[in-house]
Amino acid sequence: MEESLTTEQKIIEAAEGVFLTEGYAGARMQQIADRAGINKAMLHYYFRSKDKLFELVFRHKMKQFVPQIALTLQDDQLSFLDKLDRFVMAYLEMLRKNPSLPLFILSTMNRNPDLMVHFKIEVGQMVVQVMKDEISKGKIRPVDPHQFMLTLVGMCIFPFLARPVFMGIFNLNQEAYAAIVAERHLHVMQYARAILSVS
Amino acid sequence: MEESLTTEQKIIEAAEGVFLTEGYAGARMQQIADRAGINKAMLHYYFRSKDKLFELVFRHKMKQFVPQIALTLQDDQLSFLDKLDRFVMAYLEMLRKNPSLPLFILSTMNRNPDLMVHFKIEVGQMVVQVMKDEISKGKIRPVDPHQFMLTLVGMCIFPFLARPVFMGIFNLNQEAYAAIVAERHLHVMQYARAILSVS
DNA sequence: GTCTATAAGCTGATAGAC
DNA sequence: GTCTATCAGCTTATAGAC
Repeated sequence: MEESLTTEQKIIEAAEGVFLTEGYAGARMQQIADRAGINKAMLHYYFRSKDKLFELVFRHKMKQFVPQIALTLQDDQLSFLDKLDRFVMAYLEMLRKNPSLPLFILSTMNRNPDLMVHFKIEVGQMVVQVMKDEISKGKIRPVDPHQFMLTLVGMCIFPFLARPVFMGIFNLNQEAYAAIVAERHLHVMQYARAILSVS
Repeated sequence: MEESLTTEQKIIEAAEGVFLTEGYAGARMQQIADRAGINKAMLHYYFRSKDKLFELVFRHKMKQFVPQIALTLQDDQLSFLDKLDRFVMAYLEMLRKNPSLPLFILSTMNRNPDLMVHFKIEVGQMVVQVMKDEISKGKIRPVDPHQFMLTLVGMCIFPFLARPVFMGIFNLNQEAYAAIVAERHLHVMQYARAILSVS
């Protein structure tokens, strides 16, 4: 196993780790440098400032957070519920690998909503259109697409936001909470079917 | 209209405003002092340190966040769904008045999970017990209380966490998003009925 | 490219006059 | 109790040797 990462890559990985857990205000350039195994001055040599480095990390993580998988709701011949099933599965799996991603994105966006203008996102309008089409074809029950998506995506994300609070309130240990997250997929789809299925 | 607040009260109000929107790391003692209309030195005269002041604010906000209204799930003769309805209504109303409360609590708890031990919370165990009783009596369908509460509470909280991101993704303006929040209660209860109602 | 040394500014906290 | 002045330490960023 060789050390094949370039200095630039090592910095970005370290910066992601620190910014994700500490946020912009809580992060320290020294901490990032230590984690990358290099000197503090190198950070500025490669990325000029803390702001620039943060922006780079944020853009990357934002792309990861906004589920591009949702684009697959359009094509192929699966039923809408089956497409949702595939989407929820993939999104939950991504979140399990990046448990601190949601809080990082939502915190950053709340403290700086203007950042949103930099992201041209068409996935939202597309999903709304697909749902309206399905409704007009009578394939799913008539529901407000915004409310539905807010709930569906929220059901996936919320367990990763509320982890410490829920562990405290319900007196759960690590394993018990991991089990809840592991079974989350079933409950999300139970919601989707209950709300969308035509009788 | 007289200026009847004591200096201590003015500081606490100012500190709440600043800590809630900026978080601990992002908050500045100078900012709190300005907002309270007093001097920076006064903050330390009254509360010794930033840590102490933050801890005071956090304890207060934590009590607000953990829905003590849930305790009303025990008493009186309303059906479980009617009690839930009352709970969801009250909790959503509180959140509308304190829209930045969820992100503040969840951010703080994620970056310092140990804080949870200071809060003796029995509301979680109580809710689980009440649901188990209702299930065994055949009043509601058998569901995992943890999954159900995670969804129910998440449905209330999530719109306040994801506001800027969702406004961006679905291209919504302030009014449109406010309308979604205003109608949220209906969709939360639609979920509860769909999952719990015995057929 | 990588390092050490250091500048420049900010931040929490204190001292001391009134 | 409230203020001004100031300290000590930290944090980002740069200068300059190698």
